[in-house]
Amino acid sequence: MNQQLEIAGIVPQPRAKARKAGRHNRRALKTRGKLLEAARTLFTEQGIELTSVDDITRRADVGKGTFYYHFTDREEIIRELIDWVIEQLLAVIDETCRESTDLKTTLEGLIKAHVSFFSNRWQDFVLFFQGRSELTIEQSYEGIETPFLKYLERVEELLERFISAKLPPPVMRRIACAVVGLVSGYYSFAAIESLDDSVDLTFASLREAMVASLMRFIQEASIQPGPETLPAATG
Amino acid sequence: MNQQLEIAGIVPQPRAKARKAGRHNRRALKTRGKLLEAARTLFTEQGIELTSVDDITRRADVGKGTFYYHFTDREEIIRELIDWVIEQLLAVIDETCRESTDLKTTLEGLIKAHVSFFSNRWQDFVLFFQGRSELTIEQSYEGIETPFLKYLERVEELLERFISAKLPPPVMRRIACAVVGLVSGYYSFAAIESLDDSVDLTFASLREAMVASLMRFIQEASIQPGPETLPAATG
DNA sequence: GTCATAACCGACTATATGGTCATAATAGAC
DNA sequence: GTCTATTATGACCATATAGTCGGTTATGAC
Repeated sequence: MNQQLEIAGIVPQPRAKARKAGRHNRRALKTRGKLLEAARTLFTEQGIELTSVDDITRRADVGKGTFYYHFTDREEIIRELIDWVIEQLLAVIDETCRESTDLKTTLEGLIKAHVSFFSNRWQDFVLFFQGRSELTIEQSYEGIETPFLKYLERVEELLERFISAKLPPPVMRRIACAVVGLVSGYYSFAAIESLDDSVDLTFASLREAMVASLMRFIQEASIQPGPETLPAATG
Repeated sequence: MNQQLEIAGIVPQPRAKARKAGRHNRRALKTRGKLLEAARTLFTEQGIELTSVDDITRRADVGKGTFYYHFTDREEIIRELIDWVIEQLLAVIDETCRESTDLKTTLEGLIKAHVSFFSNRWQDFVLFFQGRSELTIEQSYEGIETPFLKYLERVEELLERFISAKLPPPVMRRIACAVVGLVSGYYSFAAIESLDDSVDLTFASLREAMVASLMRFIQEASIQPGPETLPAATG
């Protein structure tokens, strides 16, 4: 509904043209917001790849030229939306983890934040998940990994506050991957069946168990110098 | 390399035309295999959506008409490859879990199977993951969810053997989602950094913890009549 | 060798796409 | 009102795409 303005406002500065003062500006921002909102909806409905610029402008009810006035090309609006979603997710995470005082509450906060974000914003989860899927293919959009790396780094920072041992970067990265991978992995599968609002209820029960395992995982990693050099039994 | 024949052979019967005897057949199977192999590689390189039929025939070095001789349309080869990947994964799972005698070893076997499959077959993981990503969007390919549902059901069957209480289907489904979501979720994130072969080493350490949490999760679910009716605290 | 047919081919069509550009509408300064 | 910069437009272009079809080649039966 009035999400257009919200999106237009929150989205980072358009990188194409530096923001001029604030004269006609209002009108432009509104149109820009219409485009972003249309794209967000269409990406959820048909997928990013199958959504054309024509689709977006038709849905936003603006001329095609208008799209290219606001965005340099199709990739830009994709990058911008994914940046935006991750920014939103990070905001929820920061909010939730602000008052954590130890590792356990931080982990709980992280999981709660993800669950709350994903279950309240289906469209954004789809966008998040599709963006992540792009990362698995070799030729994805340039720079699309940036927001995801930022996201992982932020999670690492939050955890690091309460991990006494200075773990090597790859180990920290793996811990972060585990935290965020587990939550979104579960969600993506739960989504096959439309387990909509009951998902987070069920997840509450799994949460404790997951926190416990992650704690243990982190503790083990903290003791050893770093598991990647050990020929641990895998099969 | 000689994967063409393997793919061609393993892939289920072409649904377009019932398999004729076996006369010229050999030649046809080889060509079909070339097409499947080309598609599999291209899907990994550029993504499913961005791969055109021309791309596939060019890579397979066959005429375009040949593609439409073997497949009714573009969707068919996509569906067939995803079916095939999941069939492969299920085979590994069955193999690994065959001798399990209790819930714990079954869970361990499941996780081991996934880790072994994903880390040895990157291309197939990408295909698997992209297919799953399709499921989150509203208008995905018709019937693409079928193999994934089969996959979830198979996991449920494996677990059910060692769960005494008869859990309601939605609960079983969630347990299965947890098992497979957690593994592939971790993997997909680990993939952002190319943590290639060291991934499974690290995962060995996480595995135990995950098995423990899943065990606990299942046990909790087995006691209660079913969590979906309980207004459990979520925030 | 002949013949039937399975398998293959690539030019072709209709359509859709990303992106451009000359033009037009709008809004505020004066 | 006029004037100017900002914003919006949609016809247009070059290219790419999914899918078709009449014709060609390879294969094995005889």
